[in-house]
Amino acid sequence: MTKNTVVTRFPPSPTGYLHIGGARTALYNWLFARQQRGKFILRIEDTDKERSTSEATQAIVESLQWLGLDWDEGPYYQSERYSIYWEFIERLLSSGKAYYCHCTPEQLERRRKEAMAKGLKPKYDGRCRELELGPGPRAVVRLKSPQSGKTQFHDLIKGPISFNNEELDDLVLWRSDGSPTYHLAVVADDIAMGLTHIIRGDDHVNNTPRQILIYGALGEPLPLYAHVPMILGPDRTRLSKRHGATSVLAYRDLGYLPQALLNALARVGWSYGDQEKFTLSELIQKFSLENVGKSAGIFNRDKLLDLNAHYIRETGTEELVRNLLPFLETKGFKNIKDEKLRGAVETLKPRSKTLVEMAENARFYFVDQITYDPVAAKKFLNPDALDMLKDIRIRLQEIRDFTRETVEAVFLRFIEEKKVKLGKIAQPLRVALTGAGVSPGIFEVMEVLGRENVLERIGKAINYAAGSVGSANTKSSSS
RNA sequence: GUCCCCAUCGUCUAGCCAGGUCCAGGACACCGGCCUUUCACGCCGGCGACACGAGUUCAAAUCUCGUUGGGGACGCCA
Repeated sequence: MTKNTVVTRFPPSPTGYLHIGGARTALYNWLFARQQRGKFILRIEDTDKERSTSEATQAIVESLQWLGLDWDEGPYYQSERYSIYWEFIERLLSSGKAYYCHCTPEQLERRRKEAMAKGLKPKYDGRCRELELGPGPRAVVRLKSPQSGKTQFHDLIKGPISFNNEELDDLVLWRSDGSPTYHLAVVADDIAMGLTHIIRGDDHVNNTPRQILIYGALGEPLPLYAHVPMILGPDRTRLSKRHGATSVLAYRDLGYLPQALLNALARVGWSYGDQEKFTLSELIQKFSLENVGKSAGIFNRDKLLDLNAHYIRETGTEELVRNLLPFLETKGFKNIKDEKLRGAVETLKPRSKTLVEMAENARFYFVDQITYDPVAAKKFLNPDALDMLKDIRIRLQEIRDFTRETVEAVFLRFIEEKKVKLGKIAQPLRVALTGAGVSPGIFEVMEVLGRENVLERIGKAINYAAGSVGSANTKSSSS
């Protein structure tokens, strides 16, 4: 591998599920690595023992896998790499770029509050900086950072960004409990793993100068930075549980296709002219940091829904059936014949926005007893329709090869003879066969249902219509 | 409070770097219409934005400054 090879990473901290903001960051890193034929690394930043859980790690991994964002290395766990980080601390300590500090958290907290009260920036006052203290039971290691001058960098997305070093304080690198802090671990790993591009949320821009200072103290070359604007909730605040479905897995369970989520996520913050729909390979081909915008965005759920409907229409029937199966199972539909399943999916494809919706709308195909929608039944399964239903049933009975085409032919002849519009017979039949006034095309429905089932359901509808002559009660049989 | 970042339709955005071709284009949503066996798809049309104020210029959505608004960061969290 040459030294020009691009290396990116996604470094979640396993303190919760993967939300769409994190997923987009992962996506951008992944896209960039794939496009540049580089490496994409997954690294779990679990240095916070208190809050890290293996469940969260699992959820994150599962989310990435579902999305199809595969990694070339990892997952690395920072909790297993403390010896590496300590080596970096030793380098810093021996070169005088870091020092031991004996201030307690309580003291620091008090000073922070005092500073805030005075309207000052709440930062460490550097009181142990020149004391040359040694290790101690409650000691931490701090970076001795410059107290004047500027730290600046050129962000690939935001352009030049500069901070006065007075704003920065001597951050803790090593905790009193013997663990590294985020800043140290990130820099150490990014160096050790050969990162070339740091693509992350712009909530990290304030961290960047601190990390640059660590690189400087270590004498290591800097990676390139690209800070992606955040995805905000509809109320324009940081994404959180309050905003409803934000986790990747939630979208999976809601019946979204990974491709739809990926497409939608890619387009928040990034654009390629007026193009809205992208296949995965187009995304890899066309993605660029240059076309990532600077301002925060809100995730547009309506757009995701539209995209999902689009990808459902585009996806091959076989694949769609596979994806739909779990949703059918949760509704209690199992062991359905392949052919019927395929047929059903085929008819539902152009009119389903999610897999959940598709499974729901497929119900009438698979239940033994359909339920009549009261309004539709009252409107169409009435005495007016009775004769037509009887007539058409007889005609359908005579078809040997029961297909969409043969069925349609029967109907065309029927309306011609009776001089009625197709809707006149189609609607009662729709209710008879599906229970509702809304459904896929009635001929395709009949083909999928099959001759026997069709005749049976029409028979029941005839009885129902006949029975409703005197009373308008809409008894419904359960499924 | 201090620092950093951002600012085009309700939302995602194109245009901005290289000022005129923009009384600002696309997408989603919404509203009409067409197609039609219902629904959906599809097609056609409509609604709808350059945050504000100065400056530079023959000319500013585009460049500069300021104001306002929003977000983020200020931890022995990441």
